[in-house]
Amino acid sequence: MKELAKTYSPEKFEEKIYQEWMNRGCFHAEIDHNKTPYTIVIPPPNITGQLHMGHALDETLQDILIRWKRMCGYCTLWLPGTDHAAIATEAKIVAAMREEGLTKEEIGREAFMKRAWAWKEKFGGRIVEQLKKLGSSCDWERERFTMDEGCSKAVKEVFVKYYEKGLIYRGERIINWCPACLTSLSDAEVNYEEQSGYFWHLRYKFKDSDEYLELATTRPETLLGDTAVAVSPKDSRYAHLVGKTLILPIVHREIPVIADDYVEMDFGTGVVKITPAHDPNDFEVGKRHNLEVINVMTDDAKITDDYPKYAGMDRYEARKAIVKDLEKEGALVYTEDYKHNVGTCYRCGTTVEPKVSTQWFVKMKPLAQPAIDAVKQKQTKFVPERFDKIYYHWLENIKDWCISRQIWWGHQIPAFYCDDCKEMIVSKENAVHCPKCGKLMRQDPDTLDTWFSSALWPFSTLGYPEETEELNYFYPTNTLVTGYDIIFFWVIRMMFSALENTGKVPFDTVLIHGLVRDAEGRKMSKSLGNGIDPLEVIDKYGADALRFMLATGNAPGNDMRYIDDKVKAARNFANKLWNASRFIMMNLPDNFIFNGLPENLTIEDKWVISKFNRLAQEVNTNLEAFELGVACSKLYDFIWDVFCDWYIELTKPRIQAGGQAKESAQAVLVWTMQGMLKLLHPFMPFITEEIWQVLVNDGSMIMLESYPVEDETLNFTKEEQDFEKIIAAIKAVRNTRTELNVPPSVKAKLYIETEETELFANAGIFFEKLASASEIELGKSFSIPDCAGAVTASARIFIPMNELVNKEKELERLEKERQKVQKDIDFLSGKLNNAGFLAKAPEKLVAAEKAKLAKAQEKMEKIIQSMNAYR
RNA sequence: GGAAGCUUAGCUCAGCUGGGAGAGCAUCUGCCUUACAAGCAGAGGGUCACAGGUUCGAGCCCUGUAGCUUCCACCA
Repeated sequence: MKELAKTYSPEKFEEKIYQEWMNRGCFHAEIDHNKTPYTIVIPPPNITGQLHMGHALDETLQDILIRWKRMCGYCTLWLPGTDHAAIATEAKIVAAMREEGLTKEEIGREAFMKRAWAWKEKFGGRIVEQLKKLGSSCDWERERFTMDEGCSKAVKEVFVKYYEKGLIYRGERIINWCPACLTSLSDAEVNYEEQSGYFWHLRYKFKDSDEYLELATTRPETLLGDTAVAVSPKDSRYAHLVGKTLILPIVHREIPVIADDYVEMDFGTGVVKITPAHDPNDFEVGKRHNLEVINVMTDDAKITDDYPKYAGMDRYEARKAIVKDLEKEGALVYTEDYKHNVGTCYRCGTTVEPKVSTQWFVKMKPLAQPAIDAVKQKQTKFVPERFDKIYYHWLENIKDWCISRQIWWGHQIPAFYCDDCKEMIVSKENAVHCPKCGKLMRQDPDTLDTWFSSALWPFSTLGYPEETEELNYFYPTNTLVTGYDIIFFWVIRMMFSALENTGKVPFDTVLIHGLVRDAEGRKMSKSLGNGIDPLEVIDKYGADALRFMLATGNAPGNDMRYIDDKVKAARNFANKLWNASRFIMMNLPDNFIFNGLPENLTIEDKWVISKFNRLAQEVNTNLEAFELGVACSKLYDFIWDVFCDWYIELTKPRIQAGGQAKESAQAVLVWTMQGMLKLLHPFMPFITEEIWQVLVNDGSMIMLESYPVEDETLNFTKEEQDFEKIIAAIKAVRNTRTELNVPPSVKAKLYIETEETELFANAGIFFEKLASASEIELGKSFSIPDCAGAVTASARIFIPMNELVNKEKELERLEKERQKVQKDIDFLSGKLNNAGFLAKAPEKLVAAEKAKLAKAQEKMEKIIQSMNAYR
């Protein structure tokens, strides 16, 4: 017989178990039309490919769900892989760096990728085989991605389709521009942060008089591109000035005063300078009033050559110079300190510059509505539900989505230009000849926003646009697990893309989790250096411990803190399970064969079986409702408290006795252990698999076993309740002994006064083993002087220990207990004397309260008896 | 400006549709009891942020207040 190691050392078997799963094809999902498909969508990592605790959380929750569903007999698919564009990023960067002549170590990033994958393997696995089977173009062995296959095909298909339907257009718009990355950014890629700056109050003179208009700006350098000054049409102060001409300071260009609703008359002086080329709002105003768009900055945010005095200065230098010149001209009234929000690039943190340029856009209005409707109709639901508010709010206020990026990694936009005749076409082909002049066309050098391809993930990975068997069977998928921080980036875009392309929602449930923060509650970030590497945690405590910690003790959608002690507690739990298994196995004979539950179950057997049965029922219910944390803590409590602290101890007498008694105890131990392992397997896959294989030892794998469900024939309510009385009595005795400072080595005879003599008679051995009794004597009435007492509702127990018992103290102790019980009685009888309660509370509850009261009264009687005995 | 979340034991957090306040860690007291000291048996510790309301009954539902956090938008 195989044996478990004496100590729990996850590093010794987690890798091995994972390899075994892989070798035996456990992750492999053959389409089985007799089964219900269950599909989970895996999020792509962020563009930097950085591995962090958030990924660990994602994967843990996904893996728990998919293992559970698999054990419930579903045909499961963990939708493979990592975002193609992101992978392409890494691959291309590595390739480029190689060309630069860097060594492997210098690249680092490649090492990182390897490491990331190693972690994934260790952590619990993706469906690598599945990837290949589905014809995915990710080849993990080479860690390279071929842009012309797989996802790229779907991307081109969708792009062309959108273009032909008018959902994609190319146009001149004002977009967010990062002067450092030299690329456009979508609105979601801009972070706003508060910066302190200045509010410069300026005066613009009228052309025909010495009068002037006063206005304020935070960006005086954009004044070079001003083409108007605007006031509110409702503003009587300025009504007579609308249409007049101003002279722009420094530049001395003539600009008109216009009226536009955009201006709020109560803010500042109610006058706004309009710079259509450098402010999104001004751009809109400019469009309404046919204003000229004058761009004053280059792509890297320097002043253009059109303004020789400032040409080549960057925006901040130019700002200083211009303020100085304004002052000289007398156009600067005064300067004020000002705090305002500035948009920054989410990638590099550089202040974003609004810029007018030609970009590709997705027209969002027609796409947004079906996505809103789908959630309103509950075709897709958020868990927790409140996150649908974020979803609606975003979609209802959506602007067109800028999808072109001026970066060289990612999917190149399938648009082609003819340099000769200026023809432009959109095509799925790679090389295109101009339909007009026949010349080879030049492909748009821009690439697509990585989220454009990610948005197609749930179906492009299944072979879309081909109508593959996989697509038909696994799509729509079931569950997406992700953090609330990427609802905008990804969830929403998958929703509208799926509805547009397939007519179906991409998944029926979105399970949203919170962020993992550091012990102080701060976001884990590179700049703070407070990130915790999941790999290091796994090395220290094991993957199971980390998984259990991530799944337990927090509610869906709430942030959690990473605290080392929590992982330690999870590791201790694993250790407990390990040792309990060792206890069971070390007592089993070499030739032990488990043949199900024995027929001659004892009361404590029925007690534990009945409790286990309820546990199975509850865990399933919790998992159905995505209450993973609740399921976790129930498993923890059962395994540690019910099974280890009580049931194992209860079986020891039988195991020592040997023979038939031993055999039946062993059978129940093994049965319960197997059930617990199965229930726990989704949460702690490695340890449960390791123990299973040693315990069952028939070549089976727990991963492929079926999940326990409630079995009504195993509900032993009567025995369960009866045995609780024994437990209560044992606890009461222990309690009394501890209060009297009696060490466990001092045994004492117990006189148990009870009506239920048979029940207690059979439990005598438990009092000896678990309550330090030397022997017990049962009776319906005892009168023993100088005794310590322990009282429960069903029994009065005398512990004669003359030398240790102090009458006064014992009376004091009993008095304390009497008061406690009296409080109970008061509370319960108060409730039961309340007419309103009797009339309106559910019958079941009233009956339960009555039973509690009766029990309390019985106990009270016994306490009084004991107290009288001392007086 | 709009929205969401949080406030429960010393710390970190659970508490499912309202029915006598829970866990882990920490603290204190005993125990090396033949699976486990990464353990066992006990104990102490809470006006569930505050103020109202609904209800027979509120940590939970409603209204308001305060503090903290986050997201969205952004007025030059």
